Amino acid sequence: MTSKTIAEIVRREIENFVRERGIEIDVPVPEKPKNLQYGELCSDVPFKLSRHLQKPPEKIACELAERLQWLNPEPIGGFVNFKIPVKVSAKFLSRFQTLDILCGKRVLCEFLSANPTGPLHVGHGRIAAVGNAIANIFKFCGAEVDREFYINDAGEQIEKLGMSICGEGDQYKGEYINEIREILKNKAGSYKFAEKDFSNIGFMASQIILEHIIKRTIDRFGIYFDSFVSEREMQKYLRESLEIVKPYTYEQGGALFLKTTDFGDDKDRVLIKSNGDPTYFLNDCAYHLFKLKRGYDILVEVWGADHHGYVKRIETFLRLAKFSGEFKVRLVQMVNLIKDGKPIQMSKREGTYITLDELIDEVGVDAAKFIYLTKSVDTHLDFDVDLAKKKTTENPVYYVQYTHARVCSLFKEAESRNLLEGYEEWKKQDPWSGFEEDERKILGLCSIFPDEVIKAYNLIEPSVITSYLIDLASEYHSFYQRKRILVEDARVRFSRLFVSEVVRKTVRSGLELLGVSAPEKM
RNA sequence: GUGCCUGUAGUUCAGAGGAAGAACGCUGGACUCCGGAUCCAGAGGUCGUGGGUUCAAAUCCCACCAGGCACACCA
Repeated sequence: MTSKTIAEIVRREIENFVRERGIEIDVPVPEKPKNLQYGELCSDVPFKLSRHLQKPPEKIACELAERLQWLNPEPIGGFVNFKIPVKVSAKFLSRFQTLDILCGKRVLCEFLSANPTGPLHVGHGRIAAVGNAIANIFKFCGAEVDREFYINDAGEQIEKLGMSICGEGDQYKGEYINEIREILKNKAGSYKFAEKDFSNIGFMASQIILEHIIKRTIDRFGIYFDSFVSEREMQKYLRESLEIVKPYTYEQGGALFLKTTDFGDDKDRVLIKSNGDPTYFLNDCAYHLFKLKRGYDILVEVWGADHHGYVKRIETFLRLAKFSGEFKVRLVQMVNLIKDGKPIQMSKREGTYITLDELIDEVGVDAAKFIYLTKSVDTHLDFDVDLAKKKTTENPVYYVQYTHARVCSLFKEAESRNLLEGYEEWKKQDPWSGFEEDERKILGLCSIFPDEVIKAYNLIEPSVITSYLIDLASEYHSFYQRKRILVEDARVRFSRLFVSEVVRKTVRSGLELLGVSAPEKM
């Protein structure tokens, strides 16, 4: 039932090779070499065995190569490079949809969770794109994934929003504040402005912002959530949360503290303020209790980097609540907008920020997502607005999408010229010979796609997929330029069409993981 | 001051201890052809600095330098 990836199968063979020599070391999964001229997979274990075996790595590499003849190995120094033969890669080419390494696991992926006090800005866009891709990657690995948005619709910020709506404060600025004020004023009878019930007005405003601004942008950005959970509704878990943490709390100055320092935090944290209100932290404990109650095996959190101090606190609560599953937090670094060569100072309160909607207007959904996912999550992202506006066609997303469109168009052309006749039969008969080196190379690269997804999962890093797709697109464009595909000789034609078809499917699967469309025409 | 992230080509960045890479920009080229949104070639590097671990360090550890973020009875 388990279907192993090609790299995992090779790893096991290498492991056997190592064990037979009586050595117990971790055998890493062979990887895609940085430079593709070395092949599609590469192992460096001969280096690691050298000391144990008292032999030069070169010699061990030759022995290992001998053992793995079926993979067309090339020992070079202490490396063994593999140029995967077509016969081998063919067995792995159909696995573009799912893996089973997380089979049976239930995963909750919480991301975005933007405050419902204003429109989404470009920083949110990055978290949305990353969270969405991470959820897709977990799903690809076989997990059952739920995507969740936590609505921070309680607390002081809502009251401040209410004040801004009433024109009493200047916490939140921007055109949308005026628009919401008009909407609420027209809803006669639902409340009275005169009473200055800021918290109620703010809550109503937050609902409008969520429904009519945030959700609309989310839809437009091509992202969906299985559930939206309201902070207010977590009240019902407050008492139970408090029971869980009770043994580790103390009172001081009328407030209730949790001894998070016992769990590695640098100071104790307040659960209940001296005025009796719960803190955001306590509400969040309640929210996480609600997560636990739903029986997930893995909790994935995609948060902005400004929440990093918060990880320890939630970890503490989960430990006290005896959560036995995995808790994975991925912190997404900030986005700096660059305009006229200078960073733009963004402030939600001043209303001086670029919204995600504006960005989408400028560069489009696909380009925006792709740019967000090109950089590693740990890197501060400089998003050059001018560059994105002016030079959209130079964006790498088009480079990758073009591969897909090109193959689609190629097949249309082949069909219209009646050059596909016999292709399906050929695929069933003897398709694994007669491929040339550059065709073999591309098929080999496609066959390790699932291994790249596993790498992206292990690192929780969608940019692994982005880089892979750019590499693959580059190989195919280069191939396309060198070799004419719709040639007279049917056998040659079919093998080249087959390579093209496999590339198309792989690119499509990869783009799907990133949430980017794979157009048939551009 | 403390914690987290970052420092690689002119610029933006990939590089899970092993073989220095891409894109953009620059220079010069490519089929009367299946989509030129493509391809090929060239120039361009003390991997922030200094130590340490290792057969092997851009990668791990320590110190320093620089930038960003966070350090609330805000969320």
